[in-house]
Amino acid sequence: MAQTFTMDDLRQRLQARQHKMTPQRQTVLQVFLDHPGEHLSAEDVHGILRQGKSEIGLATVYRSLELLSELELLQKMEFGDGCSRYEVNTTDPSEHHHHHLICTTCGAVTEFEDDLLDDLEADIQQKMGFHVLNHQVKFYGTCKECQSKN
Amino acid sequence: MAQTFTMDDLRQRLQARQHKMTPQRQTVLQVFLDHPGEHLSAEDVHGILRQGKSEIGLATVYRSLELLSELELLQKMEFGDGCSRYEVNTTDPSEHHHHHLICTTCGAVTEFEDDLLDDLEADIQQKMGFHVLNHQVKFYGTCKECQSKN
DNA sequence: TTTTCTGCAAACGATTTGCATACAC
DNA sequence: GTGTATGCAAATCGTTTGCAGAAAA
Repeated sequence: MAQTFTMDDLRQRLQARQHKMTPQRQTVLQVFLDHPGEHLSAEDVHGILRQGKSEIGLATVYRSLELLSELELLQKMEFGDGCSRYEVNTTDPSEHHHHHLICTTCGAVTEFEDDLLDDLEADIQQKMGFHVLNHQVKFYGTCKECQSKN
Repeated sequence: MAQTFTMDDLRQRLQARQHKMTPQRQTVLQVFLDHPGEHLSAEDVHGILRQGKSEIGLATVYRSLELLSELELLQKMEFGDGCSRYEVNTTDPSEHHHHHLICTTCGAVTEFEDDLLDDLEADIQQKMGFHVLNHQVKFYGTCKECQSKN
């Protein structure tokens, strides 16, 4: 089951670092809880919050995204479209290994679950003495839809 | 054996797209041939060329890097340090699968050869109907040296 | 009441672009 | 000659920062 974070997780992690719980930080996290599986940029989040009634400064969005990433509630990633994007850092270990399939024709980003990389990480540990904490895997190619259009 | 590109490959691929062979494009490619295994940014390339006798504008470096990537002589990548980096797109299939190990402590980027991903790509093709053309794999963690320092 | 946070606007750094000139073909 | 490429400087765009006022603890 996809299990995710609560505002209480946020509160606890903020306290542990002597940061304050603020409405802005809560609403930024909430945006991600409301948009599972999406890869939102700072501008995206800002736009979504503005469309709702929440007033928030863009700089605050940037600062919140960075903080939430440090608290490991979000994960930062780059898809090469010129801006950083974020997604909820799921707490479910079975979802740990989801990779991104990026269609170079239409730009769609979909996900793919896999656990093959556990072996690979063990291999890296053994051969290189490198301790893997996290990884990012991106496959570039052509999605089903774009293939059938040609 | 690591086999790489020649200036003749460059000439051919430029002609195929009705682009012109210029000294600037040659020297940019040459920088990468002279620095195998490095991940150079536009500023890096510009600096290296300036240190040699070659005068070249930074904008031209950017334009050349993009063109060389389109010609699949270079590969563009992001390591999250705020700028795009490039490396030679080796022609050797056995080197196709080299992943990047990024130490989050000292920032060192090393490489790791592997062919496990062939299976994974086949799996993606079959289950998702997504045709994989390329991939980028980054492992974040702590390198051997940084581990022993703690 | 003390410290951290927010919002704004200005600063920033990487990358792109417009345009006149120079060069490859 | 013709069309593409270059170099420069200005423009752009995502992101960061300084600072005064606002809010959490």
